[in-house]
Amino acid sequence: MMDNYEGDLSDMVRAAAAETPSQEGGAAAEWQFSRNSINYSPEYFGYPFTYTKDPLVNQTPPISEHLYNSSIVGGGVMSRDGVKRPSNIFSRMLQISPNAKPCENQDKNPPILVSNKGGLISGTSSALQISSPPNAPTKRRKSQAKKVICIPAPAPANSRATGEVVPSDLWAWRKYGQKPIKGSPYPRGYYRCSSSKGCSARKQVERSRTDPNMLVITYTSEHNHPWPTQRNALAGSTRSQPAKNVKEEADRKETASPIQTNCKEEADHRFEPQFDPATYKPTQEQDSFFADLGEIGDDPLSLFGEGFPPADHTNNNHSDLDPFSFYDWTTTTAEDSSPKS
DNA sequence: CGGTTTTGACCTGCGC
DNA sequence: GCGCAGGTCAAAACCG
Repeated sequence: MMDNYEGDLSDMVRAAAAETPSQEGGAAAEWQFSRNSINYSPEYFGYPFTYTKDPLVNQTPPISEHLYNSSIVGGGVMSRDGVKRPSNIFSRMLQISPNAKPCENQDKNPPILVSNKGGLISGTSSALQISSPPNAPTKRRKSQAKKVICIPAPAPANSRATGEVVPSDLWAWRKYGQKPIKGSPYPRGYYRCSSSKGCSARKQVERSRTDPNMLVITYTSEHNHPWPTQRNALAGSTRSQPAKNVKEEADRKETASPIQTNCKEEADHRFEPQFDPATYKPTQEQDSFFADLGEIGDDPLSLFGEGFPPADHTNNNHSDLDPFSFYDWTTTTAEDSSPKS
């Protein structure tokens, strides 16, 4: 799994590190997707890795294709069986490739979706990749089920003082550690699920070294509970940086690179016009997408569609399950969870 | 008060 | 066995 391509990841990130100056302590400029652009349906959230879906990975509300520049083109996701899945945000971004090198050379080569048998599945351009671990023994650490995804990240300008950006999703994640990774200018954040006590689900978030605009998120273990109707991440979620960092943040804002600034502006600009909250509704197509996935079986894609959590999410209003929490790359994963009243 | 983030220390797996 | 690096723990500080 990750261990098997860890070297690839490392290499890739190192390469990026070489071509992109360290953003440690990244700029503090705020950057967010619009929170009100997409209607939301809980069914589109889930964890590819377990019966409980992970909103980060599976959510399918349509993000503007333009948001991710030209890396996203039309077309659905092809499963191993060659069936083209309905198009949606993640069907366009998604890439599941057990043997793939996440986030690698996306700008150079058409992303290739590789089945867990090594066969090429699709050349669909992708902004998000999910790597399902092969069964081969690992070289490092305990053999543990992990799933690595690469998702578009906001520009470093959106990062915290630490240079970290954290995609928010419907799970409540509590950060329990952060480590600088050798060879990478970007620290890796360690999160565990705080939605439920005893949940062993964890994720690691780090920037891709090859493309600072991509986040490499590694999911480990599984949620043992339905995805929360309301994330309990509240109190500390909006805390500001320690006083010692305030000045640093201010400095970063002043020195934010043009790229960072542009990314923010572009993203905001591109995203909103595409999704009028007043008009967007999840489509049948999207429903069928997951229906299809559920039939895939051992296909990696099936991970998205297997068994829906028993949670009574049908009664959730959108304030509890903010669809934009996923797109919200603000300073915490939890901050959006608090019901807006 | 209950939740979070931060961060240094500690633990552990892996390569040599 | 040792050292390195990644992963986790836990105390302190902070927030609503």
